[in-house]
Parts: sequence; C-alpha cells; structure tokens
Amino acid sequence: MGRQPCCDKVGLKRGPWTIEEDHKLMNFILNNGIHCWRMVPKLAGLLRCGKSCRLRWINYLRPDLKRGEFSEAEENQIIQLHARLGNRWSKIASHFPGRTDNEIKNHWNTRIKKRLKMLGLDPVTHKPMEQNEKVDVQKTETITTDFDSSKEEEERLGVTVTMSEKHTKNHAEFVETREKQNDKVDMAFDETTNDLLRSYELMLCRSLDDGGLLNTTTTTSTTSNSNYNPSFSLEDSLNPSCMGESSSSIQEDSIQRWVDSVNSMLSWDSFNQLDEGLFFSENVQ
DNA sequence: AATAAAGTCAACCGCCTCGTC
DNA sequence: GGACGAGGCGGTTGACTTTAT
Repeated sequence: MGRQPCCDKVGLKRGPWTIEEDHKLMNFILNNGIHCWRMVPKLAGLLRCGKSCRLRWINYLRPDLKRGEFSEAEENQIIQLHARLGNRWSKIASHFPGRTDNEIKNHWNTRIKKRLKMLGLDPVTHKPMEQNEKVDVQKTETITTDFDSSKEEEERLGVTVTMSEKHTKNHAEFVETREKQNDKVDMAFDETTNDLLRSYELMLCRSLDDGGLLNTTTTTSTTSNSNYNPSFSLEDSLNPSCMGESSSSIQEDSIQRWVDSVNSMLSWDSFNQLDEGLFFSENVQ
C-alpha cells in the first residue's frame, strides 16, 4: 500500500500567510525541526497543506535567507549561470547562499530579462538579437538546428534525446544532460559559453561607460536586511544533534544562534510589530 | 487627485524524480 | 517491477505596489 496523500485540499486555507500563521510555523519548526512536511501543518495547528508550509519556510521564514536587492555582481553571476544551466533555478540558487530559487526566478523575469534586452541580447539564447532575427528568417537555423547538428555526436555517444526534450530545453541544458548521461565534457560547448560570457563582459563594460543601463533597478516595497549576517544554517537548525532531546551546551548555543537569526529577520519584516515576548517566551529561557 | 498601466513577488499548480511499500 | 506518496522544481497567476498620464 502507498502512503497517505499530502493533503486533501478540503478546508485548507490558501493565499497569503498571516503573521499568526508564520508565528505558528516558525514556533513549531523551532521546537521540533522538520521531519515530515505532511505532518507539519497538523502538528503546528495550521490549516495549510504541507507543501504550502514547506514553500513558506523555504522562501520566506528560513532564518538564513539573505533579503534585499541583488548586487550587480550577483546579477552578472546569475546571467552567466543561466547561460550554462538554463532555467534550472534551484541549481542557479545553489550558487547563492541565502537566496531562493523563487527569488532568483522572479528577479530574472522582472529585471534581468529587461536588462539583457536593453543590451540587445536574447534572454533565452543569450545571443545577440540581430543574430536571432537572422536565424528566424532562415526558419530552420535555430537552437533546434544546434540540437540537430549534435545528432552525430549523440549517436556517437549512444545517447537518444526525444524531440520534445530537444525543443523544451535550451542548448546549454541539452548539452549538460548529455554530459550527465555520459560523464563526458563537451569542450566545444564550454568554448561557446566562454565566448558568450566574454561578450557579456564587453557589453556590460560598454553599458557602464555609457552610464546607466545597469542602474535601472527600481526600488521595491520589500524591506532589505542588509545587516543580517547568516551565520547559522538551516542544516544546523534541523540537525538532530542540535534539535534532538539530548540537551547540551552545543544545543543551547545552536538554539540561541537560531533565535538571534530570527530576531535579526524580525527586524526586516512586519514581525517587528509583534510582542517579542509572545514569540519565544516558551522556547528561550 | 483619480485612473490606468506597468512592475513586483508571494503563492499556487502541476509535473517530475526518488524512495518506499 | 509497479503503484504510490513526499519532496522538489519550474511555470504561471493574481494581488498588491509603484509609476505614468
């Protein structure tokens, strides 16, 4: 027999989380850690499904989150990684401690895409627009052609890739998938990527010289947390040795660091309106 | 000041992968 | 080996905010 479903979605709350719900979720995780997301809402007294709790924790409540604007360096790194990895946001996010895949994805869709277009680059192919237009005219000379040109190598390596796979993933992703399957490095692709990156750097430098393309980010309503220094990881907070029953100075220290992190986070959100005593009175002596 | 348009981002949806039974 | 669930992921939505007219 299989397991019980994650949630039946009947009578469950949806939409934006309230401060009280956040409080309950954080309080529960502080006390118990995370063992099974399906059980979290029940045990925490929340009318949410486990998935929703997980998402809320990962994207918003985690104490090691780095909030605030992306720096230029971060944006440039995202662009470079996207050129290599495509829309694999979680992989891209893994290069940015404290950033979530959702955050990076949103930033890409709302800011970086525009920035690339302003630079005359196609956000999908990372190639100059003009080049893409030529390609469009020829109709067949697209990324698909790049895939087709790889057929021989594909056969040589004994790999088969379905047409749907080819059309739904960009060249970079396709090549990397092939690398995974064969554990071989596509040197030609690396050279192409390097060429692209060199082009980026060149165009970005020109933009800087022109003064302004890179400074087009708008202010947002999101309050930043520039003072927050994530010194305590989620792994730490969920480590059984830290959260388990065996009490020790290490555990107390870990909890204290976690609390410090949360307190730091509270300063950047509406939580600061909460009565501090309400939040951790039962958890911290 | 009022309204429309554009921008932002938290949250949801549905699919996929992996582990378990 | 197939069925199933949990967790993870990327695409998309829609509420809210900001900017332009």
